[in-house]
Amino acid sequence: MVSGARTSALDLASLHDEVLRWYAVSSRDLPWREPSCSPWGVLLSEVMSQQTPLARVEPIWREWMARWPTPADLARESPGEVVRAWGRLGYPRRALRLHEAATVIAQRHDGEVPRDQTELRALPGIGDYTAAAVAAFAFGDRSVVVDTNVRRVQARLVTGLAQASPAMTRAEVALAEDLLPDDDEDAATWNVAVMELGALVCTARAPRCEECPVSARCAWVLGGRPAYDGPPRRGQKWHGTDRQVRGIIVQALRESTEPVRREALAPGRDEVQVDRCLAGLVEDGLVEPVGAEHYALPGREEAAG
DNA sequence: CACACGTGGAA
DNA sequence: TTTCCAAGTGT
Repeated sequence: MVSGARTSALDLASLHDEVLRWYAVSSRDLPWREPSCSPWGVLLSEVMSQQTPLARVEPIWREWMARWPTPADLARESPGEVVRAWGRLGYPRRALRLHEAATVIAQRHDGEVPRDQTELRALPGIGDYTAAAVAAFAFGDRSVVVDTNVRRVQARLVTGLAQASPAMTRAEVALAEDLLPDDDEDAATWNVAVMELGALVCTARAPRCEECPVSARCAWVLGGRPAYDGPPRRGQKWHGTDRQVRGIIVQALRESTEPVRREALAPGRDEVQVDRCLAGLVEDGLVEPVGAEHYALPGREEAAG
């Protein structure tokens, strides 16, 4: 229960001590880490940060917190305006789901972000990671937060591999559980500290092992930093894909306050592809047809899924 | 389980 | 220029 076979070779107490000490002096001053930040602010930061570098998140997060300081404020907004304010953070469906989540919070949770992980997990756009992260960072709960940073740190420090496997495994969650400090307060800090270590020191491309507080006990370093030899990651295509065309269309609509003619949405692109993307975007609720050949971001009457 | 889903900065 | 990849989620 306390320390499984996976971590038997580690001195957990001093491992915790060194990482928490490092975090205390090396962590970034992010606005959603301020003690005064509301659970809503934490939730917003987590969703915005999904697959998106924090440097790009911070300015948008500040705008949103000033404009919609509570879930009820966002819920009152039209989904199209929310997608517009999302700007170029990417994956705009996240903005839509945030709007839906805010609506659920306003209607079913009395306007308060739930602190129960199961209830958080039930909100649209909130998966295992985000539910655990909000529970830990907004409410100080003892939860197991496993993101890409944690997976990479664990792969190197404990397993001795250069990278984590492409898909998350049960073993990784179990390992994260084993590594969690017994003290609840330390556990909450540990979660964010390991993430921060992965983001600043134990990075994917060029890890700064000289700056790492635990490199002396890192299985990967001890093993001579062997190269990754697992299955290759599926590289994401971009040029010419539907994803690119969808991005072009939504960007055109974000920049226009009025409905846009279909031909003006993605000039020069294959019409079949544009129609397919448009149908998908309408299906997703990100775009709304206006009349016979115009399109716009969704208004207050939300398009039926 | 594999794949779709945006975007931009760094190597 | 191309490739990698960043606090993942939904199907």
